[in-house]
This record gives sequence, C-alpha cells and structure tokens, in this order.
Amino acid sequence: MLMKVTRIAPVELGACSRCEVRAHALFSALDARSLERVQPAVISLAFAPGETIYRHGAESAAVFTVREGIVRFEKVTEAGERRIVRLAGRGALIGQEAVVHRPYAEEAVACTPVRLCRIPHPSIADLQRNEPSLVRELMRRWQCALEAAEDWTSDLKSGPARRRVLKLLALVREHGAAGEPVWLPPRHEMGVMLGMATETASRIVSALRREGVVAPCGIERAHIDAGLLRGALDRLDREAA
Amino acid sequence: MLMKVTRIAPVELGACSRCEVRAHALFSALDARSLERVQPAVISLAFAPGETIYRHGAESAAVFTVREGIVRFEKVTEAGERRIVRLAGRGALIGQEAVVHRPYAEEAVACTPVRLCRIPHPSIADLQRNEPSLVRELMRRWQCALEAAEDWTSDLKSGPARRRVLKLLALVREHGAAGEPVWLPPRHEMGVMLGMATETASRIVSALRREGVVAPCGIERAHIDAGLLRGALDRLDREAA
DNA sequence: CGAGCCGTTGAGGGGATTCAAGCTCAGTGG
DNA sequence: CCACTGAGCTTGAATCCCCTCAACGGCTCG
Repeated sequence: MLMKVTRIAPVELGACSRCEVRAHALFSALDARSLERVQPAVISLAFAPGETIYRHGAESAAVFTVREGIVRFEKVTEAGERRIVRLAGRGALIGQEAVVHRPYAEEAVACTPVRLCRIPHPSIADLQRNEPSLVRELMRRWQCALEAAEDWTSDLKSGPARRRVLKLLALVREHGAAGEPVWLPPRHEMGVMLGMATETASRIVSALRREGVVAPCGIERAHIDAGLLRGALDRLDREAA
Repeated sequence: MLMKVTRIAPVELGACSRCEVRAHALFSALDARSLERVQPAVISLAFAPGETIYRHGAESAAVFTVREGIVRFEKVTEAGERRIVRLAGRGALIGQEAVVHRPYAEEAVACTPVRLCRIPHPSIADLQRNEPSLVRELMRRWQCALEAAEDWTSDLKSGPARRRVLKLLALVREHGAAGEPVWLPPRHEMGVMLGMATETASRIVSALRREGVVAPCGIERAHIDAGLLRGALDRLDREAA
C-alpha cells in the first residue's frame, strides 16, 4: 500500500433517504422519521483494494452496509494459510457480529474499491428497540449471509478445478453491474478462494479466455460471456452425471 | 429404511422448563410465563439415522431445537452430486428460515438418532413480538450457524485429505459427550462431507486407527484419543508452515 | 533501465481418484 | 446350521488431475 486511501465523511442530512442502495439495504425497512434519527451517527467510508475493513477477533463496534464494491472474508488457519470463506457485494450487510456483541469472526478486506456506510452499535441498539421491522430485516440478512457461506462451500470448494473457476466467474458476475466489466481476481487470489495453486487458476483462466468465456480488459477487469459461461457449466454437469 | 421410526409426542406441561438442553437452547431466554404460553404448541420429534427432517425448497413452517443427536445439511448440485455444507448438534437451532418466511435452504438429515423440539411459526412470531430477549437469542444462533458454515469451508473443504479427516474427527468429538464414544460417519458419508473419494477416507481412517487416534467400537461409533488427535494436527500444521 | 510483481506456460512429481478384488459381518432363507 | 447374499470397509495397482518447481515475457514504477 503506497498511500492511505481510506476516505471518511459524515453522511449529510437526508443522504440516507437518497442512498443508491437503500431499496436493497438494511435501512429499506425504516421510515423517514427513524432514518433522520440515526443518520447523524452514520458515516461513509471508502477503502482501496486490499485494505482491511475490520480484523478477526476485534471487538465489534459497528455494522456496515456495502454501497459499492466487493468485500472478501478471510480466516487464517493454524498452519498460517489464508482461507477465503465468502464474498459480500452491493447491498450486503457486513459485521453483523456487532448486533450480538461478539468479536468479528473473520477479517473483512476490500477486493475492489469499496464504499460503505458505518452504523455504530448504539444506533443499531436504538433501532432494535424501536423498529421491529428493522429486526426482521436484520434476520433476513443473516440468513442471506448463511446461504452465501453454504453456497461457497458447495460451489467453490468442491468439484474439479475448472468447474470451481467457472462458478467463481458466475459469482463475480452476479456482484457486478450488467454490461459493465466485472472484477476478475488476480490469479493468486483465485487460488486462495478456490483452494488451488496460482498456476492452476492461471491455466484455467487462460483456457477460458481462448474459449471466449472471459475477455480480460484492464487491470483485474474482464467481460464475461454469460451464454458461453452457462454452456461450459452445463457441459461439465452433463458429462459428470 | 425398514420401518418408519419417527416418533411424535406432544410436550407435556412444564417439560420445557425441565428440558435437558434448555440452558443452551433458544428458550433459555424465556421466563416461566412465556414458556408456559408457547409450550402447548411445541411437539417433540424423533428421527432415525438417515431420515429427513425437512427438504430443500419446502415451505418453512417451524424451527427446531436439537435436543440430541447430529444433523447434517445437504445440497444437491446441478450435476446431481450431494454436498454436505454443515452439521448441527445438541442445543443448535435449525430451520431458522421459518423465522423470516423463506423456504428451507437445504435438506436436513439425521446422522445419528435425533430428538428435537418443533416450534411452529405462529409461536415464534408471538414471542418475537413480546419477548425481545428471544429475538436477541435468535440472532446469536444465526451468527453461530454462519460461523459454523464458514468453519466448514476453511477446515473441512481445504487442505490435504489427512488434515480434513482429522478436523472432522475433532468436530464430531465436540458434538459428542465427553468420555462417550463419538459418531464415526460411514466412509462414504465422510467422502461427501470432505469432498474426497470413499476409498481415500477409508485409507486415512485406517491409518489413524493404526496410529491410535481413533478406535472404532460398534457401528458408526469410535473412541477418539484427544491428545493424539491434537498431536497429529499440530504436526501437520508445523510442517506446512 | 533494472527491479519486481504478475501472468503464462512447460516439465516432472505426488497425492488423490478410479478400477478392482478380497474381506467382514448382518440378515435371509434353504 | 450354514451357505447365500449384499452392503460397507479395506487394500492394491494404475491412472490422472493438480501441485511444485522453473523459466520467460509483459508491465509498472522507482
């Protein structure tokens, strides 16, 4: 990291109600009045790729809504190896540990430029008491995180290497905006996410490039041909069965 | 399945307050009065190994507290392969999807003889309105499930086969009572859980038996030497680093 | 322009899979 | 009583997928 890129800004009055992800985010459950009450405590943060949002084991003092970008969750094994267990994208809630007063379970790191809103614990506690609809929204998000973690296990950590890479491409595509080029992780990161060697990831991505499934454009960016991607996956699934 | 073994029984008056897992279960948050109100709707269920508790995609009408036994969560891939994504043991809450009105995300199957309490959705909704402490307890359990799923990814689906088997043994040991023989999954189930061939699982378990780490006793049961288990894991971790 | 990082590709080796054959053991029926 | 059967466990041998080691080219950046 050459320079400190985290930017911090208070959220100006009325900003939450105009938020670009509000419809899909935690605060979608709140009415204008509640929104106004908690907003002063909410601040906006920005992280550059590779920056840590919070650390494993740290006391959790806030939850965050992801407004833009992709966040990865990392653990470190007893042997000292990094393991990525999940991704979170736009609209996701991260750091829910703070709601139940538990230390953060893993490290959250920005994969792409990330913008998020930090909601401090007192505000969450306040809303929990006075806004039952927010509680329901909180639980929905917990369930989403759980299903994402389980999908990660079954899609990205099982099966032959080629299928795992294809599944990863499908996932980053979902996290990106339609039409826009999506985030294509560096090969070494792919390796950590999928539990394979950097070279294996590179070989497979190269093959997929030749097949026209991915078309890298710029740094860590690529266009993905959704049709070819589906086709490649279907073919694998068919011959496996 | 030779016979239908599911047993159903209403929970008699006052039973919940005497429940053997209550201190660690969802209802630990409730006082005697609330307990009395919801108890009539709670029923006790029993499942034999291999029986399905609920199915993937089914409309969720109840949550369950595991009073005894081990439950596994299965998904099926597009290629038709089974994938196990998590275990739940005594004291765990399963089927939380019902709290947020979502269909069950995966299939829940009994690994060992399982006894659980079924709490129907209306009761949960009632308590949610009137017992804030239960809401907090619900969220704590969601976080536990999330961390269990993430641990599954990093411990049981990554790294060399031998380490994954050792980690699985450590996990089933946690789920069992101290001193008692623990559940030792059939080799084929181990393969599905750990993403390896049945024969590989068998070879590794055989080796661990020769090393004295596991001592099978009876059908799907074994004693585990905690010290040797730790030692074997530490040795792997040390030479990996 | 050299240093360093990243991506790519090749060659070789190793861990896990696949194929296959025995083995034990419980249940079944002659 | 015991062969018969089938399912699960174990072990061997051959194969293959993926890892490791290594070299090289492109790129950015000091």
